[in-house]
Amino acid sequence: MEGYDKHAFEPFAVTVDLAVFTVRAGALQVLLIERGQEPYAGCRALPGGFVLPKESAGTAARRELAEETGLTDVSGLHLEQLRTYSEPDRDPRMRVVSVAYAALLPDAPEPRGGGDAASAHWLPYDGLGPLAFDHDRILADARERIGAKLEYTCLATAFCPPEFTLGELQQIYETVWGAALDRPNFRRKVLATPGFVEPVPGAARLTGGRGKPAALYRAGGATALHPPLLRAAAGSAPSSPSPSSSPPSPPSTSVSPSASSAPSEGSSS
Amino acid sequence: MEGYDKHAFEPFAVTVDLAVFTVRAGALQVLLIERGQEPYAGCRALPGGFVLPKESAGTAARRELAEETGLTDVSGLHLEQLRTYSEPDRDPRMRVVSVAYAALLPDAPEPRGGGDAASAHWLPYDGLGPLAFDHDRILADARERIGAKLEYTCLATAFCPPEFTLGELQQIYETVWGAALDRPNFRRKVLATPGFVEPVPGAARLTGGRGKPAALYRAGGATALHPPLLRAAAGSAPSSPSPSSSPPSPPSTSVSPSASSAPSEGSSS
DNA sequence: CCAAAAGTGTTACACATACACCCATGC
DNA sequence: GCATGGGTGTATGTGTAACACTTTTGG
Repeated sequence: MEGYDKHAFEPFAVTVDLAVFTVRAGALQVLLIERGQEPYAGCRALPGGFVLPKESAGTAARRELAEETGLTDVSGLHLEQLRTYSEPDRDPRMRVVSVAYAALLPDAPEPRGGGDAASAHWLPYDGLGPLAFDHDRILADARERIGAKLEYTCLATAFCPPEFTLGELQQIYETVWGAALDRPNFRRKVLATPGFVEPVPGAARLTGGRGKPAALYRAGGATALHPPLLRAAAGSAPSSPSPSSSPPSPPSTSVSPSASSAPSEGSSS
Repeated sequence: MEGYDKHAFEPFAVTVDLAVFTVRAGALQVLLIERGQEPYAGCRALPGGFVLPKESAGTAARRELAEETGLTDVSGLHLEQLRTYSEPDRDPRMRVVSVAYAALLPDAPEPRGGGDAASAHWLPYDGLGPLAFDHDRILADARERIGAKLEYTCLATAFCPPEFTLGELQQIYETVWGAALDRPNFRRKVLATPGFVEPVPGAARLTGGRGKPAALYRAGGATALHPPLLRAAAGSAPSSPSPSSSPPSPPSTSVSPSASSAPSEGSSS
């Protein structure tokens, strides 16, 4: 922090990259753009862009998200700083330091690929081809963080619309974790955590066309989940298999579901 | 990521700031420097400095740490990216984006305030006055992260020398959390977690001058802690009060010990 | 009536808590 | 012997896992 000199360093460009997730059609999906220019022309990439001179990275992330998805009301949006990627050669043209954000959206309006992006689409996380730059790693880091945070925070409600049923909330967990959960136990756990959800008094909704109408809930004020809601090791196959269309996707091949802790750039040497 | 133009943006300076912790004399201590120049001359600040054109932020953090502490061998050093601070006015002179790192050191060699720092010292975390820039917030964020990570990772061994006793490991937890733990239960929990610690076959050490010599352990290969080692709510006062000098410090007044999850800049709007 | 989905209850087991007790060492 | 700290054992409670069962809707 000493020895300031505006010419003592080469200029760095600072950008934000966004890993935006939603749960849709029983699958975890990601918002991706298709690049129109070199390098990586035709490749898919995370949405993002430059941080403007007068805004913080968080403000830039919200602005870019609005520009590229057409979201004007960011109510019910969870946006969280993930990590900063600063390898000197991560962009072949110049020195770009990128602050990555992870965002969660409740439902998924099809994006109108505005702003800089040529086109923007929701794509299933599983089975994605390689992305431009180091965006594979950013996306994998974001997915791992989201999965881990479901365990010990009330974050799952950020994937849900303002009013939701406990079955819908459970499907969020099952989709992100790729494992089925026991419904009675899940229900008890959620209701026993003060502030996780609060009931909407008289409301009910039919979810699958058949069956008993489910009570509706809103997200509560709590953020932490003590004690945590732990996912089992792997590979259990309990009772109810699927919500609507596709079955809960098995653990991704590109991301380890186990909770490794330290980011790799800044790990113990 | 589209529309690159090296003149389309003002230059940003990119720096790293380091929150370096150690446990010493029964207290959590932080490495701080004293600023010699304006602004904030005479104020304490976190060590740090510019990211050089050819290095990543992680490399810069390790270099700055070595320069300002005189540490040449970074064996047993845990260095972890914390978060990036990018408010436009966080430095009054120019636009500086800072990538913050948290580091944990086993023992505490008194730093030889080299590099840019006028002087560098270890200071107890509790009772610190205000720091320069937004370093108060960075330090508070780092402390909260470290405390939370002790719960669900094997990070505590990063505070210990290569060989340590279980009593010493327990004192790390008690010092960082400001709460006493039950010794038999702590022991069982640590030993029951595969890869947390591994015994050093024949070794033993006397810790307090008196008492039975304690067996020595090394850090194991595990990083995650499943299920986690949860700290109680607050304010319990069990059996053994203190290690050597000062009693286990109560929860800091400037940092909430509860596990709030989302960083504030990038939270849900 | 049957299928499907929500909701309730119950039992068994794992784990953590709390505390009593024994071992080894220095004074 | 006694204080101090390491190490072992054991009862009790809390919370999860697993699964049986009831309720309410549509076909």
